[in-house]
Amino acid sequence: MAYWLLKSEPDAFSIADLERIHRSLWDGVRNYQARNFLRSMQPGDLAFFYHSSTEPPGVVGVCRVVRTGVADPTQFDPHSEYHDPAAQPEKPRWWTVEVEFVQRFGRMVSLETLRQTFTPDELWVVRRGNRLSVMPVSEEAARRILELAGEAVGSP
DNA sequence: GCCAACGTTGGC
DNA sequence: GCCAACGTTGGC
Repeated sequence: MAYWLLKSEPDAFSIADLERIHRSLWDGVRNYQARNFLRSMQPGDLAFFYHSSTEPPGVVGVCRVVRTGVADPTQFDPHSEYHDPAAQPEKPRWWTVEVEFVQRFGRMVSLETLRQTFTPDELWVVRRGNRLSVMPVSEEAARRILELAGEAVGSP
C-alpha cells in the first residue's frame, strides 16, 4: 500500500466536505506530474488531506483511494472551470481517482510542524517553491505524520 | 496583496 | 528547439 498527499483549498473542498459526502472524485487536477501520480494510485492507498492557501496550511486528515483510472469528467464539461477543449471522450487527457473519508485529525499537522520534522527530501510538501498538488509520501514519513497527529490508522 | 517558483504558451 | 512572456500556485 502506498501513501500520498492531496492538496485542496478548503474554501473549494475541505476535509469537512469529504466527511459529509463520504466519497468524492478528486477532479480538476491539471498538471501532468500530478496526473501521473493519480494514475499510479491503487485502490486501498491512503492519502493525507492537506489544506492549502489557508492559515495555517497543513495536513488535516486521511482519506482512502477507492477507485482508480477514472477519466476526469470535468474535462469534457464546457461549463466547468476545468473544461479542456482539447480532451476527447475517446481519448481523455486527465485522469483521477475516487477517495473516501477515513478520518479527520483531532489537531492538524501544520506546514510549520512538517518543516520542523522533515527535510525537503523526506517530504515533498516542504520543498521550497513546491506547487505540486498530488505527491507521494514515504511509509516512514506517513508513520511520523500519523504520530504527529496523535492518531493511528489501520495499525493492529 | 505580494512575490518566488515554475509550468505553459507561442513566436521565431 | 529555444526562450521570453505570461499565468498560476500557494506561502507569507
